[in-house]
Amino acid sequence: MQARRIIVRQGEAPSQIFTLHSGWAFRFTLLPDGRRQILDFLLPGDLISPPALASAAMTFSVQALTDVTLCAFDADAFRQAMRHPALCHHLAARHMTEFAAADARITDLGRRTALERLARLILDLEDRLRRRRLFSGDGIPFPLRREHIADALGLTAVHVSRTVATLRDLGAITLVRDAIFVDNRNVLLETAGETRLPLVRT
Amino acid sequence: MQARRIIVRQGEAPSQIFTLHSGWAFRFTLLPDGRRQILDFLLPGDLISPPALASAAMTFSVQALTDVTLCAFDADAFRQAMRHPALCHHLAARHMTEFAAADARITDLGRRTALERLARLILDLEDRLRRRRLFSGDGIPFPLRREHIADALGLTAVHVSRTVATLRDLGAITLVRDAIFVDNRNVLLETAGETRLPLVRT
DNA sequence: CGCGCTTTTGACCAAAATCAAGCACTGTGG
DNA sequence: CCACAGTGCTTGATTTTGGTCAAAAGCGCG
Repeated sequence: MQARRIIVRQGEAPSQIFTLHSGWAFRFTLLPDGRRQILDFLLPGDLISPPALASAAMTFSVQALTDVTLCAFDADAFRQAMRHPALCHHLAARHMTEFAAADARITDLGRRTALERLARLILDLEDRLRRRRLFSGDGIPFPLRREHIADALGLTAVHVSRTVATLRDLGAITLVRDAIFVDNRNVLLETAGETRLPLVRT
Repeated sequence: MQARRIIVRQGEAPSQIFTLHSGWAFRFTLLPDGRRQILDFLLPGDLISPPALASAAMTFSVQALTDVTLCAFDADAFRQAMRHPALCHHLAARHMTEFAAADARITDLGRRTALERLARLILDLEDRLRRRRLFSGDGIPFPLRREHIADALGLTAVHVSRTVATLRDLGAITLVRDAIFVDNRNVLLETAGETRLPLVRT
């Protein structure tokens, strides 16, 4: 599926649920006046539409960031599977870490500066990619444009541009098109404040 | 239990889980340098510590806002109960609405102005109280200080004071100690933007 | 009445937004 | 191989929103 395609549309109740097999995507909401908030970036292996479980209308949209491939499951079959206590329990447990991640994001947006938010976003993405062995050797994949970063961090693209420049001037990162290099992890961690990352996720 | 008491402490793994029986509380995180983010206000009937289910360390603290009474359940017993597919399923469904609420909060913090955030907080609290029949006749209970509002909305107490003044000058609300009156719901809704509230919660 | 806590107000400051121009890279067609 | 259109990035000037600091005014309660 091509980059920029909308995978899930806010308000609809899709009959399938998806897993992201390859490529990046993001969950977002759109305000009536066009302001966009990116809620989450989705990496290979991530479940795309948890709320589908409730068979309710989606409260967000999902858009492909790069070309992506999906694994589709029938939503009803999935709900059937949830009758297995073990599976259901496992899902509930996973929800806990997702709550923790959401809380971390709320804290970032409410109480941290632009520079801190950016440093934390980079560390978070790097960490998630690393756990899944999704990068190797030189350069971490980074398909985000300035505007995606801005909409995720509650900033404007212009200000993200300046903030990235600051992080570069600190010697922390090198950011080229579609790849990022962590040049000085300590500086990045220090800038992010609170070493302990949002939360361990799978 | 007295107001201001800490009910759950970040980092600990309590052996009980609580339901708030009466009074208000709030979930929050504290950054090393003292900045505080209030994640959520808890009203009578709310479950206080979902993550306890995962038997992991708490990622947030909970503090009583007013005097409160709690219902305590043994965490292990609760986990046993979760073996019932129906219960577990029900819990998972509830998680969905909580995710939606978290997403709404993220959007508020990332993309809305102080005035919008305040209007939405008031509407949200009023709505939740109304559904539970927790206020009647004159005045909605409102035990929050300016600083609680500030820490929930990602602002400072001073600026909340000014923002409340603006909302008062618009004729939308009257805010006295421990009670709030919605004088002009339309103005409040319009200020909040997007009539549809965060999400239907129980 | 007076003390502590909270709120308000004013003057000033800082972080981020906005506006606008120009640059750089990529991909396309001649 | 070059021109150029489109997209995204950077930079500067200026404005806005919200933060900081500090003093004063309210309010609840002993």
